[in-house]
Amino acid sequence: MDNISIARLLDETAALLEIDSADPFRIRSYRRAAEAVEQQTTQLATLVNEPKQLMAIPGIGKGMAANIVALLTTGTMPLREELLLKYRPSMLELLRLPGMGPKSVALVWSALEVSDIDGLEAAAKAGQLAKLPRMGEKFAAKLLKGIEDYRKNSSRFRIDKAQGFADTISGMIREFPGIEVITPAGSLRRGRETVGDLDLLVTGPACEPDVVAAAVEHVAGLPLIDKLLAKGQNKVSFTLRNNLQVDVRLLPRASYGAALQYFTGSKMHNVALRQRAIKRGLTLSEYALLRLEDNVIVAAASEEDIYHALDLDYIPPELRENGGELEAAAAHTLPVLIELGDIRGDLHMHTNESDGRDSILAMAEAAMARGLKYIAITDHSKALAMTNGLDDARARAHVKRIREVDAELGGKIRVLPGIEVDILADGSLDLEDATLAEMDIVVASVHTHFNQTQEEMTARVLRALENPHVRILGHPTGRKVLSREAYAIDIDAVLRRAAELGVAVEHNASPARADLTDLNLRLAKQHGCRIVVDTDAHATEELGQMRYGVTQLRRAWLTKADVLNTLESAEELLGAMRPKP
DNA sequence: GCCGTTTTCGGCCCGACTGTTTTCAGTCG
Repeated sequence: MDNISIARLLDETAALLEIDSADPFRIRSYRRAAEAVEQQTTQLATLVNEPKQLMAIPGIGKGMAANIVALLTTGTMPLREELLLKYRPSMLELLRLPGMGPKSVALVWSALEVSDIDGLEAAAKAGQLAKLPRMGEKFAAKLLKGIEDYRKNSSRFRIDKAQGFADTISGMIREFPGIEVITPAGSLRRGRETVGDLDLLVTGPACEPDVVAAAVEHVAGLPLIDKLLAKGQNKVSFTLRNNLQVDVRLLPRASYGAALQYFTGSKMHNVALRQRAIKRGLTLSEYALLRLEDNVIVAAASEEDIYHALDLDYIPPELRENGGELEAAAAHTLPVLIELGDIRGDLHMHTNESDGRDSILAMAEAAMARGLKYIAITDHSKALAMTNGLDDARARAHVKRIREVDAELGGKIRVLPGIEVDILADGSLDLEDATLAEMDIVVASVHTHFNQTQEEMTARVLRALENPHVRILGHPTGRKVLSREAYAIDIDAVLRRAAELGVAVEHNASPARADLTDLNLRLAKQHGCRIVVDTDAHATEELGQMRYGVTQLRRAWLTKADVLNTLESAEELLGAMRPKP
């Protein structure tokens, strides 16, 4: 059983405990343990005989370690089995409906024996819900709408899409006079790969308490609103036609930092931060950090003030997952995270010679405009016929043209000849070694899965790594971000071998194609892998996706020194890569 | 169920909004 599955079972147990009205703090322990397990880079399955190491994980004590061992050895645990005798697994899905919390789920179960969505829908339509305490006509109507939406679309949005909506909505809000700053908070600011809903924080003179009502009305009247969900004194919630929920909060400037900190989260980071505040005789809310004894404001206007007042270094949003960042900030050992401006080159892109849209020169000029000092042109090889992939002869001719463009540019930017070569089912490559020898950058990628098992896929990649011409392993897992598909490859084994051989591992910056998670990246660093981040651009504007890739590197706690394509020049880079045979 | 510069017991984060209410519980973030 992998860590994700363990975390899910612990989280489900927490939900069942909630329905069972268990001790809230016990519930929180299960939630916290689930989060901690999900963040581990080592598979807990390897620690089944090392309970001490399990208990070294913050949030996991004696009882939880026993639960995890039970899950790993039997596939379930006593408490979970006990709860499943009383309740139904389908009730967990009810919790995902808006307005349905654990108390309501328990109520419809005890009063109406309703345990799933179909049953709940029937009960609401039959008017049975309205008879229950604290549930009226309005609640039932809202619930039916919620069920409809849930069935239609219950997915999250990719970060680049969410960013686009944030930009559009921000532009419309900014039209109101007296609005100065709009910041997306929440998981978008933390740089998660996907975003569940959008939190926009707004401030400026129009957001001061005595005048804010007019600005609230402006937001509530935005033309792109599909359904208005809530409108309060300084908050407006609505959904767009695509069902993306947007929460807009208008805040006075004096408390903007506290609000930004609060709404950026994550939830677990905030809980830990507040506990720290209380230990210091302070209390932290979305309005301010206050001294408990006399309610004097200690910090509120900026996030930096708040962290410093809690004896912490400033913590970048990408690290705020309660994954050790508070301890590091207290000890002044937070890493100096890599930034977009540190990236000097992009080593994976396509041109119109295969399935790209633009020419070698156009890609080079666009890269130059973005301040890059070197790029590699890596078009597809012949096995990918649908991409017009190159055979040996075309690949050699392409190298010549790339070198000509490189010479034409006179050193303003270096353009390195390369290829994205396909790893065939048996692990061999689909071009001759003599062709690969002419390339500076050989990216080897798996593009088709056939019907191979994980063992076969892993063996295939491991064999490809042994080819001495391979310098970069391209999108190693083939993972799809939104569907969170299981890995087809034993990523731990692959990263280990790549590190031994000096093959760099690619993190694909494109949100659509990203295949290493932040956890994979942490694992790569642990194993001592050389890491490159590149865009896999198929058109000039896709070079801009580098920012999303860098965000993922930051979430993995990586620094400039951890990433190969921060090296200043093409010569330095090639010198740091696996030597050519 | 976890945790400890208040350490083996007694704590454990904060506030707004909604719908159903006549003062509040439940949900959400």
